Amino acid sequence: MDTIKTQQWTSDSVAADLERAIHEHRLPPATKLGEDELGDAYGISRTTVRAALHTLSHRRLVELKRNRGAFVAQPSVREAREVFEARALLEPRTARSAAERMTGAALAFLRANIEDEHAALDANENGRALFLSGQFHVEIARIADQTTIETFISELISRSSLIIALYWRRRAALCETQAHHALLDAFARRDGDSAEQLMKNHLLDLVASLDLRNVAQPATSLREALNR
Amino acid sequence: MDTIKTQQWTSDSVAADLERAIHEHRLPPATKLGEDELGDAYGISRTTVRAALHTLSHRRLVELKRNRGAFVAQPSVREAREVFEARALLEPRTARSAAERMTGAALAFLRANIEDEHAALDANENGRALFLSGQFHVEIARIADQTTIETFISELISRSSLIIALYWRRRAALCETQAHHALLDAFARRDGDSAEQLMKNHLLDLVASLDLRNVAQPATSLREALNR
DNA sequence: GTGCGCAATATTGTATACAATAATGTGTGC
DNA sequence: GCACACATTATTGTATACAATATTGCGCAC
Repeated sequence: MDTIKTQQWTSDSVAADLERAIHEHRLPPATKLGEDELGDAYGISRTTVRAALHTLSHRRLVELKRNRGAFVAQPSVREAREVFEARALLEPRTARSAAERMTGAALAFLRANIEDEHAALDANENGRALFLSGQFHVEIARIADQTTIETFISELISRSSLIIALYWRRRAALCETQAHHALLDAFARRDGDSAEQLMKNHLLDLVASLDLRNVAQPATSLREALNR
Repeated sequence: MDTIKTQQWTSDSVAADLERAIHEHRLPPATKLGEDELGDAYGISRTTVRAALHTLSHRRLVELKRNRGAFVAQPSVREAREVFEARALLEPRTARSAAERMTGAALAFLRANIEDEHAALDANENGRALFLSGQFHVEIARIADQTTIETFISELISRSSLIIALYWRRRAALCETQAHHALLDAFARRDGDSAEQLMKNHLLDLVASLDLRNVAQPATSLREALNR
């Protein structure tokens, strides 16, 4: 399973590549990320792989278990709630700022993003659609010109993708594109109040679409799953 | 310059040790953090040191320049503003949650923290006082029982310490202990409204105590400093 | 004497070798 | 036949060796 050796992989680019794979659900929660295996796949040494895994563990996308290895993270119900509480603090106000600083180019980018997501859904590329949907949120922070907050939101979005993989309830296609359309309209009107409120509701809808009853919690360990 | 070989250093413990040194202004902005030097100091190999430096760079406390090395970060004026904007979004609401969930033990911890800070100031240990002052903020997030937000705030607090090192205006002793006292009172009353408002004002006071006119921006490079 | 280019040096970037640890398979004793 | 201890194996943790790069010092040409 060799990759095309076109690229000169660095720990950062490997981390980005893995993050996208996780975000798109190509690497589902709990997947073992063996160092040798990844090194072979990318054609690099374990040193670089380890640095990439370290990066992802800081973003809570990968869990490092000492002497056990790296695994795609499995956010707990508790963590899922926390991620959306953090998003609720950061994103609505950031959406307001973005609306107030909106430019034509930024609007066009967001519009294109929504179209891409539709295209991905039509092509049954659900992973890619999910990634694009997340990118919409990150882009808002970029438009708001808040790099620091953007970094936080970017991490939270990626973690949300894991949460969706574990706790998504409605199996129907992601019906949230409506929310993004509504946000786009508010942005076009440079209406900060609406943007903030729409984002707030959008996040509430997202949480509501999850099954966060502790019952459904996936087992971290077999022992736990079997109550032994 | 050997350290006591008492501890078995890991990349995480080294990172934590360095972060505290940075937070306490024992390692000022722009300090070169040579890998060999650190390895000798801690009695470990460059491998572990590199992992620690990587961790700190993710927290934006260290800047890694390719083929140049690691340096204690020098947040720009822009970044300084962003850090406090992020704190303004996260901390007031978190203080409210903490007030609503306050317990006797948590109150005692916060009270002790303020006393420790006073003691440090009396002993002229300004760095330690600054660290304790930051710990007060992080502890609030812990009391609010929001691990994810706590991680963000913890990073922002450490970065704030660098910002204070670069842009602090009032050279008088940190007079902010009053603000922490007032917060403590609100917490004791479990008064979420007051706690949120006090935290909001506290952060505004902090920003106001900084000199964030672009004039005072420290030079990233000599070239820039000399306009050449 | 000044400026440019090259060589020397120091430091980081990457790969690999070895050590430590955990998981697993096997054998022996009861 | 079962349980426990030990050996084996696989994988990660750490150190070191080598390669690549940037900086610095020196010498030569003009």
